[in-house]
Amino acid sequence: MAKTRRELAREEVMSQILELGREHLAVHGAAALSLRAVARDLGMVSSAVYRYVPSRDALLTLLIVEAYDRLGLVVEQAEAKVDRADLLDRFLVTAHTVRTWALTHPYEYALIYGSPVPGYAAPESTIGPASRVPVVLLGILRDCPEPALGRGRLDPVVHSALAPLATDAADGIPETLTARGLASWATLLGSISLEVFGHLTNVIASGPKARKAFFDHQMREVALGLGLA
Amino acid sequence: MAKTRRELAREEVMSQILELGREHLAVHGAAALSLRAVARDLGMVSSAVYRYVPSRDALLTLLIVEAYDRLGLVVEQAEAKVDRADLLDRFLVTAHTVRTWALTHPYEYALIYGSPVPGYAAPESTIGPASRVPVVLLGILRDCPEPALGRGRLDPVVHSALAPLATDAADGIPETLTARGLASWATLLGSISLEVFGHLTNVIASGPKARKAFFDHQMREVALGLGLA
DNA sequence: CAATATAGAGAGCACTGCTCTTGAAATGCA
DNA sequence: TGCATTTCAAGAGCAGTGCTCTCTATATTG
Repeated sequence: MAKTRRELAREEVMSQILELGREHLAVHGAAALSLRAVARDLGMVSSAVYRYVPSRDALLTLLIVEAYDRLGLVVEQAEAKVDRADLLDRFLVTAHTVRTWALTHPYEYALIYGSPVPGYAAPESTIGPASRVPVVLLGILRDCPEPALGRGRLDPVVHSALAPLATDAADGIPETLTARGLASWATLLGSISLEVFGHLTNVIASGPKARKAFFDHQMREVALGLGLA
Repeated sequence: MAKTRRELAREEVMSQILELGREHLAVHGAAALSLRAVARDLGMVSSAVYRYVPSRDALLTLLIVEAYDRLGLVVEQAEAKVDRADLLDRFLVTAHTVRTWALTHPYEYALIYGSPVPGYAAPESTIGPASRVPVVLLGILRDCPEPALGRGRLDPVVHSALAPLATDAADGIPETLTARGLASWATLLGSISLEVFGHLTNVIASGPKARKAFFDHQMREVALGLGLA
């Protein structure tokens, strides 16, 4: 599989484009991401980068995938280090890892969990990376010893609404628990979004310690509702 | 208080700018909101609108305030119609009203609860309108007959983290309940954001009926956790 | 070596936010 | 009422954007 000199150069330039794009995104935000600016930083003329990336939105999509993957990776690694039997800690570590990543990469977080980009249409390529964190959470639920919670039945309409998840990624998990897991995911993202997007001003004390302690408290309550204790 | 002809004209033009801005926002999204475009629709040259609005971001801020106010109004009106003693229904009506508004005004919703606009710094003028919905929710909590939940004590760090809210808008509500209320708010916004921003694909069946039923189920569980039953 | 495919440069179009200047109209004051 | 002042809208212009097209130098392939 000898790569020609041109192919190597192409890969090199491509990864530079992604790297510079990620930097611009991290520093100035998605709205300010300019193909011409990355071209300048690359020492290229703007029209040349169109040989590599078909449009600005396409570059943004690549960066979305990258963001999902980076977040997914750090979460997977952090959660894997926890004792498998300690369900509570597995959940808390997962939650805190997502939050910490969001606070240190606010623009990347906004890109994937905030408002979708204007001409957005989440392409196939994002669904895999996007589900890495949810998969970790479902893994925790799967290890639950099926307590009191597991036995209930869902309303038929709710049951069939949940079918796509229940028959796929959440296979083998009691559906009442799956539903609660989804609510927990909403609480997790909602809490982080409130904080990252500035909706906790005059609500929660602004110090990092206070913010973290409050988030921890919220997540412990969520874990309690999930039966992880 | 006789208004001069010029003052009247100014108010008229100003409200037209807001109206057209809101339309553009609703149709094409915040990223596509262009001062020049609203100037065109207004039959004006672009530089003329700068007599009324200092910048594009300023117009966006005005639209943010308007969006908060419109959402706040419909929620207040809907919740006010419910029997005061029926706490569960007051909560459910509030939640569903927010969700319905978000689904029918996705760009406005994204503007206020999605990623903040690039050069954003929530000005004083937004904090009042932004708190209308939370105030409605706190009103429901305030009418709770203080069940088992109300008596607990919070960890000191969590207690002081919660101080800004607890000593102001949530005055008179047991702090454990206030904390859970905030988590409920996060779940509410998180669930709606997941749906509006397209994160429920392949998770919850895509029909409006299924989506609504699932949201209703989630909110009933939240209400249960809040002790509204 | 010759034919082809590709990378990059350059010019150009239509659009954006925003500033500055210029002429016209409405206003306040004597 | 008549005049000075304030305000409005228009026009031109600057710097930036996404994107397309053409052209040349180079790398690859037959």
